[in-house]
Amino acid sequence: MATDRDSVLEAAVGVLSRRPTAHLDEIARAAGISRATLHRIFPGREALIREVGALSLRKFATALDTAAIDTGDPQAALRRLVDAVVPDAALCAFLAGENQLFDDPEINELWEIQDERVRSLFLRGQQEGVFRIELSAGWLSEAFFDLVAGVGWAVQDGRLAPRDSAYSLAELFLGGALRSPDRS
Amino acid sequence: MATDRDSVLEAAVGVLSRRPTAHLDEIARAAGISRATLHRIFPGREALIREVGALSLRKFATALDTAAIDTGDPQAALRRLVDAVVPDAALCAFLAGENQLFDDPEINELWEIQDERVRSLFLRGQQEGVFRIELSAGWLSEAFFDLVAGVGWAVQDGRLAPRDSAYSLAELFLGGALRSPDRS
DNA sequence: CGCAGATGAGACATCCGTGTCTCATCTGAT
DNA sequence: ATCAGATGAGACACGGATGTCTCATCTGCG
Repeated sequence: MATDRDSVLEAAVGVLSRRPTAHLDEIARAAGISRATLHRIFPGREALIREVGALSLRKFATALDTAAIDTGDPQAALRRLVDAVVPDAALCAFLAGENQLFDDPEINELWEIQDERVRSLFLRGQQEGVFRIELSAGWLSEAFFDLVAGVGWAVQDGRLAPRDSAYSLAELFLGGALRSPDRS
Repeated sequence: MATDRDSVLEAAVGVLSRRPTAHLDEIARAAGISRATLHRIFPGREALIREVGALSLRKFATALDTAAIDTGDPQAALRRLVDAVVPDAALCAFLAGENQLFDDPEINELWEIQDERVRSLFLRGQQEGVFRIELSAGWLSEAFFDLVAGVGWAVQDGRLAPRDSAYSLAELFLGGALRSPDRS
């Protein structure tokens, strides 16, 4: 069943986002199944990793959809995106830590599409005068993703309360660390 | 000679920050030496990783020293820290990606010390009314480190020009992505 | 109850990275 | 030129993770 596959994948994300080199034993145990069954579902480690990456990107794409980032005020759109993506921040943490995924052309293409969508949000925001133009849209996009991944790690390790994560992420990214808007 | 060790370690950082699971062959080739010589310098992979971690933390500590983060205006101090740490951003990228280092108590302690120093800078900045108090000093510290690591990756992969890196990092972190200081 | 399918536990072979070794070659100093 | 030290290339064994297999057990259904 597809449900089984997805639940296993989600358990795998929990382990792999923290330790990309975790053994299959560990992943199987985290998913509540045996290594044999894990092998019955996924042909091998490589296939499992690829599926986890695909799931992560699909969820990220869904978050972009539900946030409707092409609509309305860019700032509000980004806040919606934060709310939509924070619950799956661990997936982004996994994507950030699993650089070997970028060898797969299919995954790479999926990733490129989503990245382009985020970049276009920042570009639109810059054109509408909402986001700063001194920082390139590419850098804004990358930095945003870095912070999402950071939130994923911090929440997983208990350094950041899930309740605060969306607020902390949005406020820091949008407003910065400075209290007064003094940009000398 | 210590010079040899350090040059090998720096080459190792270049490879390991991008791919933490890189083979020793690859690291040796990046350092311009053979795997045999690599083994003559470092007893094994674990020792090499530990030394790279120690070097990274030493350099990070040096950056904190030269930036004199305990002195003067917190904002200026953070800008000095950015300038001091950006040249070694790849080291932070390595530290961020190498979670297994945290098993070593000595490395862990070194890391804790540096993290505490950064956190105290933010705490001081908050007390002096420079940094926002809605965001915890711990989160500011973690997010700052995430962005430094992100800069390291982006520069290594050519997505961010080294010339722009310090500016992009400081401006985004301090001022945020919003053009107008509208914090609704 | 009896059966079919799925699962878990374990054994086993295989692959790959690592650690260690030897030996030929190169370099630099005397 | 000669020798000592260092280096590179390669071979080899070891260990651990992976991939595959078998078999006992469990579950759900007729």
